[in-house]
Amino acid sequence: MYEKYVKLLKDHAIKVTSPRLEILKFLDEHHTHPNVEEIYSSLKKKHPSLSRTTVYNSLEILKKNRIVQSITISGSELRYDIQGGLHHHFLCNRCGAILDISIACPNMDRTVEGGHRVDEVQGYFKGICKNCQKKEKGWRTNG
Amino acid sequence: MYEKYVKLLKDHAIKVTSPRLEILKFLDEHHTHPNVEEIYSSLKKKHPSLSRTTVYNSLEILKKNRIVQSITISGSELRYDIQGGLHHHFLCNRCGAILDISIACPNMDRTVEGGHRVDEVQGYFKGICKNCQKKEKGWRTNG
DNA sequence: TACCAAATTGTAATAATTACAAAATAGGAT
DNA sequence: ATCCTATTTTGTAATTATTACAATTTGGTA
Ligand SMILES: [Mn+2]
Ligand SMILES: [Mn+2]
Ligand SMILES: [Zn+2]
Ligand SMILES: [Zn+2]
Repeated sequence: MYEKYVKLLKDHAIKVTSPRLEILKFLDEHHTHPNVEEIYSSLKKKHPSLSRTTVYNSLEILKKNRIVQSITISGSELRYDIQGGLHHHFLCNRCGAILDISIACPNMDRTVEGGHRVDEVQGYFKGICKNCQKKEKGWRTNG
Repeated sequence: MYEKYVKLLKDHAIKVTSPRLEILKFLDEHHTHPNVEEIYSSLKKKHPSLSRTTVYNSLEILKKNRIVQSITISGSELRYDIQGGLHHHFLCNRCGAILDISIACPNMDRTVEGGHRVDEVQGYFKGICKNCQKKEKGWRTNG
């Protein structure tokens, strides 16, 4: 059940703890780019002793080890992503969803730019998602 | 002195007020992508009656009118930019500077992506800036 | 010049994150 | 298997950015 997450932590020489395993599993099973509160309140149900601070701490160490990445697209809170390769993100200003955008981008894997050493690249799009546009138009397809 | 900012506001049918003019001037003269606190504390010196809330409100209406844009690169606070064309940004994790990056990007002026309507595109790079790398190496040029 | 919708101001409330110290525990040594 | 200790977890308090709100002021217009 948790073997792959145990391995992931061991491979990075990070201590294997329940909160870390649970957080990894949650992110692996919810590709919705959740915020800390969403992760915390969801895990809290099955693990009542979990502390919010632990979620912050755990995500921080996972981030340092590049197992997860944080997304600053919303501007008010960090969103987390268990990363599967470089990709861009879209934030819907109507429903709040954050969606993965997989498009070619020559700057995505850049390691140096203008003489600066680049460790991280983030590409953000914001607007109204396909789904919200449909709703807006009342689902009409003709007329 | 303030004519161009007056015109800018009038062109957008926004009321011309002192705080708005001062904020525009400040952003025009400081391309450092300041946060609200920096704008507020700087303007407060010459305009003691200025309220922090007014800075928030003013930036909000300027943003709605696309006169300024907010940058979410830091993750902890919004940074503001009086925009001169689309460009990317670089955040130095050492000195905190946010620098303009002008590189070609096929996605920068995208208006639709994956069926989603795109209103805004942000490209962020994070790492260590050229300057901080020099300092790190102790300015040595030989040996 | 008088009016009023909109803007400004100050303060209080909220939300996200960080600081910190005490208790618990993972993993290596015995 | 037990012990040891550095690391982690936990709970609470503090901090920081932002928003809510009501009273006051003011820009633009008649
Ligand atoms: Mn993603
Ligand atoms: Mn800029
Ligand atoms: Zn949507
Ligand atoms: Zn720097």
